[in-house]
Amino acid sequence: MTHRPGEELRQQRLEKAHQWRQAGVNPYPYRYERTHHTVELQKQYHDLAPGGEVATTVRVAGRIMARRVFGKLAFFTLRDEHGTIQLYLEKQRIQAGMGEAAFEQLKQWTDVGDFLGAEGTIKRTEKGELSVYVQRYELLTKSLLPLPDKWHGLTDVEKRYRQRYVDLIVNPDVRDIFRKRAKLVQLTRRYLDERGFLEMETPVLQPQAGGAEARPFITHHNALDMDLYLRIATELHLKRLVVGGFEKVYELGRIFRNEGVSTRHNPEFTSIEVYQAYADYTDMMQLTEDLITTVTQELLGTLQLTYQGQAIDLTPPWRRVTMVDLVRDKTGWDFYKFDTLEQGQKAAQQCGLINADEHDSLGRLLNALFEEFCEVDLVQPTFVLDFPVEVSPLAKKHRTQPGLVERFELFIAGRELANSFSELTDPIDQRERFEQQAARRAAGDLEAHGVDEDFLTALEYGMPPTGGMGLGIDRWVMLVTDAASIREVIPFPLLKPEHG
RNA sequence: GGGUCGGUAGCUCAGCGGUAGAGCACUCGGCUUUUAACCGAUUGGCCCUGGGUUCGAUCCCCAGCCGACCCA
Repeated sequence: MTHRPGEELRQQRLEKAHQWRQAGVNPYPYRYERTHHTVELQKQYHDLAPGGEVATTVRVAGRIMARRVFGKLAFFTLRDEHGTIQLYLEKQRIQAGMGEAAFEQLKQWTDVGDFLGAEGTIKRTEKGELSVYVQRYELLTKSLLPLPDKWHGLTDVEKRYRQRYVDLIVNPDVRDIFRKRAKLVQLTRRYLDERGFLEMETPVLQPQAGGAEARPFITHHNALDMDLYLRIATELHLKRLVVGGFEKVYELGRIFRNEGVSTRHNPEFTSIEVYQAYADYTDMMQLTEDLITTVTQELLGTLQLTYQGQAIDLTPPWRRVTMVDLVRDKTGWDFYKFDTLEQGQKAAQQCGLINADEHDSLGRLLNALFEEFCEVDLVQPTFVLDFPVEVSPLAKKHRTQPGLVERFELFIAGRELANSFSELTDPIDQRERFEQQAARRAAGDLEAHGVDEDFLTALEYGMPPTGGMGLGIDRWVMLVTDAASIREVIPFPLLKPEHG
């Protein structure tokens, strides 16, 4: 009956659980009253000298991470969420506290991986290890499966993601990443809350997905018998709230995009979008810079980062440069210089842009040249300003530059981290933009917007001038944790099922 | 989607056309100052899946599955 690999090891532990039961001990009890976390004890008795003892009784609980067992003495390393402490388990003392069988049961029927509660006094051993000198213990959970090698740990990336719980048990760095992630999200919320922004929750399930250029996931509502889309952005609903009179709103939440997986893309990821009435994209630049530097400083205590071996300095103010200037300086291709699309295509081709003739406007050419040649250079934080109108259907036209919109993207470490506009508030202009998108969609562009009539209606009631900004939380976490892959900062990244 | 690399014991990894290997873990014995405890003895395998080539395939070939990285 052992088709499962490792079944023998599991059976041994099942047998031990059985033995506990036979001895009248429930191997899965209900609670344990502890008096201290291990870090508290480590801190409190930091100065206790080797050999020193303190008579105070303490109770700790955690997972057994190592066992060093002798004939009449054992040392366990017990770990709770933030630290470890050694259990000093002496036969004589445990027998005195619990009875004749207790020490042998502990030796025979516990394993690395089990949860244990222990009560005892404090003692620093001769070798200098702070320990709980145990009088009584309680098995809190019998673990049935063996943990990975205590020295090499779990390194197989596939197993780490598939069984993240094991990864977390064994690899402390992984726990740190998710602590930092939680803290970053918390600090971000606090930053915005303190400045009067209201956190909103808009629909995930939508009859029509909009607010970004991306393919949505489709799902189905049975009772209503209708297809619904998972949101690809929170933008259009947050703007409806601005129409409704909320002047500062944000939403921090999950977004779903039906696209490939890579070190920078997971089909579901977390974004934050912020909207502020009576503001434009220059205000949003200020906000973005201040938000990121404030939170990062609080999180890491510094603005000097190392990301994948490159030094990154987040000290403000950050560089601001237009897309037109970047492309001209890098490639010589000057957006303002061309009279016809053909001229632009030919010049772009000469700059080395492949398939230049597939881009059907000077604006899209500009964007393509930027993405192809300029993004990778933007290691230090850089606001890239003023995007072509063709690739920015939700942004207000630039107040002075024809063909462009008031939009920026923030780049750090060669990657887009944030995206922001002076939001388009003119309903007639917005309708035209949607219709241009719809035409592209009809021509086969699956990432193009449809026309969102209800959003247009909202704009017709009137939306104040508004600045909006969206920021990729996962990429920000990658940056502050020096993670090479987005999967490292997502607890349970999407993987295909193991067998077909 | 294309390319490269990988999948062997619970974990980390060797191996090679001819009975499947190590370290750690596990099990058993010994041990009251260990912290990768130690000493001794064992146990543990659909070598990712399916086809082929071959007297014989974990190994070579083909196809697939899953993953990593790079590219689009």
